[in-house]
Amino acid sequence: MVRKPSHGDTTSAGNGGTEAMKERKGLWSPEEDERLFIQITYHGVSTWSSVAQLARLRRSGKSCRLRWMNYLRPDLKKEPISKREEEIIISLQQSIGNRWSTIAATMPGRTDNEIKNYWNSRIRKRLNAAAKAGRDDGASTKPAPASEEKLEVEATNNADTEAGPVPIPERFPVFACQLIDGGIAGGGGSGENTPSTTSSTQQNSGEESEASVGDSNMIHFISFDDLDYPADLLMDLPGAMDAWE
DNA sequence: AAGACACGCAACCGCAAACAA
DNA sequence: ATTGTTTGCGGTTGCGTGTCT
Repeated sequence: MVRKPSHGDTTSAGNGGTEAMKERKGLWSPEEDERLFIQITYHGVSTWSSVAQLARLRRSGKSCRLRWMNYLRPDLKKEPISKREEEIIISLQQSIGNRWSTIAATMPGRTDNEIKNYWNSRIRKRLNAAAKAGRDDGASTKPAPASEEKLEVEATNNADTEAGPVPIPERFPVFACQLIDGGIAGGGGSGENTPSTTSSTQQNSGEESEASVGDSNMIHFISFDDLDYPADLLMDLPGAMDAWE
């Protein structure tokens, strides 16, 4: 479901010319994720463009911000949007419109992008179909109110709500999965550090990340969101909390 | 088995607001 | 007050994957 990294440029392997200084676009490689994650985790964010520079990423600050906000932030929820959350989205969208960031702010762990995608790909379609059906019945042309929609939502979305116990969530940085999966702690991801448990996350095509976070604290930090690590564990990691300002 | 189509998601783009110099 | 920079937001696109025919 997730695209393989096309790694928009052909310069990544360090052919040090001016091309190498060009800004990268396209999907993020695990190595870039790692750099960004470590940079923000240990040093926080002054400005996003400085983050990009300090992490030696050939990305715009804007791109770094987006990647962090939508994917790398450890406080993101990894499970699918629940029925309850969907009801909230529908109800808020009807009352305030497409203000996705506002809607996201009411739903901890969800991003505006995620909600927007969810709306565009699923809910809107269903509402339109419902509205059309309503018109065909000679009913009002307005979209069905949230309360009515709930019934349909319930009927169509039950499968989404029961996310089984997934050891490593689908949406989780590959390098983090590698660490958790026994990669770094046992001497780094050398050899075949199979990202098998991350099947649908970004597979790096050949340029395997080194996962060279030489600090086992990182393992705890990266995984705290899913494994219910106590928050005070983070306090043991100097500078770790700077990122959350 | 193969091609067409639909779906879901990551990321880009353009714009506007906020802020700094 | 003006100009330049950064950040945040919403709309949109591109593309990998799953499903259907």
